[in-house]
Amino acid sequence: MYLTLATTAEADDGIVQPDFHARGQQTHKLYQRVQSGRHLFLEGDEARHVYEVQRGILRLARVMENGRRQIVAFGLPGDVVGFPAGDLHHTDCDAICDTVVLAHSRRALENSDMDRDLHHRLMQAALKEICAMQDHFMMLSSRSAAEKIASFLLTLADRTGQACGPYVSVDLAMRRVDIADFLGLTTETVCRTITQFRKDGLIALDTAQKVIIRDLDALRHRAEPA
Amino acid sequence: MYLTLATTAEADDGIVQPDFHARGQQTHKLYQRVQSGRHLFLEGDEARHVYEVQRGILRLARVMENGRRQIVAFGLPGDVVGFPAGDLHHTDCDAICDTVVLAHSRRALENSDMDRDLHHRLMQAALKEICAMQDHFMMLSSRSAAEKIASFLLTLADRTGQACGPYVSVDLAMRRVDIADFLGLTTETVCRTITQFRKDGLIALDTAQKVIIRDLDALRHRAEPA
DNA sequence: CGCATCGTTGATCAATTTCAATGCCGGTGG
DNA sequence: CCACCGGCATTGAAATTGATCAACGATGCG
Repeated sequence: MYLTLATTAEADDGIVQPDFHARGQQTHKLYQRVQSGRHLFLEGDEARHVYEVQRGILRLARVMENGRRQIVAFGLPGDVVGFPAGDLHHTDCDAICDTVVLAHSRRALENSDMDRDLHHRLMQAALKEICAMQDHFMMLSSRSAAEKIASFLLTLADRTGQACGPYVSVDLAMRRVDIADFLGLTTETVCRTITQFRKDGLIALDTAQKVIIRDLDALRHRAEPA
Repeated sequence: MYLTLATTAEADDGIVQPDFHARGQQTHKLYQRVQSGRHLFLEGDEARHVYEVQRGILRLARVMENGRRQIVAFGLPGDVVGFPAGDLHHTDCDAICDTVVLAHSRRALENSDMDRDLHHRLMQAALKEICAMQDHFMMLSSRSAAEKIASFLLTLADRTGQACGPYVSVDLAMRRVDIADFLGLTTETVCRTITQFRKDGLIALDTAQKVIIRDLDALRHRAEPA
């Protein structure tokens, strides 16, 4: 169905960079390359690490037996993903483009003994994640497709947008079907809505993956109910 | 719109029970009654505590300027709610029935010095919360209303259901509009779907708030896409 | 008893899903 | 070099679903 020939990232060449904490306690920072399509972990895997995204984008998804999929989050640079519940991961995680993560031992999250700063930072990241998921709820609960897509584009622009003359350029690295599964829509509806935004002059598409936001205010207006 | 004459719980008679931790460090456990309709905190309030639900049900909601509301979570007994992002609460929280919470200082969450066990327990609760929100996503992303409601009833049955002869009895303490705002539906659709389940013999309604699940397997089947 | 709030049901309508076809592009192999 | 193929994106037309608007019933409370 959405099968991306997933091979594990374990096979990748990880860049190990042992690092010594200020207090002199050794922590292991494992920089890891994840090629596009490779997965970092799958639902049910034992959670050994949490991952701080450095570059690229991760995709966190839950898949039901019947094949339906919900994108739980996109892991953008700066995000920490892979928070465990119990000992296991509860989502699949793969890279939608070449990605670099910094792997932190799960113990660093659960135990403050090793590295107090890191522990605190990871915990704050978990709390931020809760807040981000609440934002995601607001997007999902929007009644209309246009509101969802507009909100999504704005969030993405805010997180990863590049100034582009007077406009903002956004890289839509994820596939349409990913956006659809993130927002609870179908691929077709995502396409049509984006097309409509284009026809209305709110955005321009260079390629399908390259969006130029031409009228930020108008787009913000579309993100709100009529 | 959904104005429940909200008066603050601060006015309530809290039951203060100072408690001494095993290690001899003093922690303050503040048992607090929250009457139905009273709020514990509002979005934007400074987050001083996180709350462990002992009895009753809390309602966590985000409200947009335009009045639309998303129920972010229901706080059932055993849940910890009110995880802050930054220094502030990012949801409103009120009780949908008389509720008792145990308030923990936010410092207990962020700092392990005071009480290591408590700190760890609260952090695990935050991680569990992330997982629960992912479950909520699956519910929201269901394409059909029947799937959402069936999933919701099953989750509630799992958390709070009472064996009732061969059946399971569930207390739907929340209003229909709460369920609707939780699942991204309208009140009318919630009603109609529940009625349909009743007509199909999956459930029986004693009162509007009292559901008897008569055919658990059939209900599970409805929670999946056709 | 009357009012207010909540729950239920009905009819209509707009929106999205669904099904189907076509276009687009990069990669691959002859 | 070019034709073909596969995956993804886009567009069209039809069908379905849930939202909306409206009315009515039930329940609890002063």
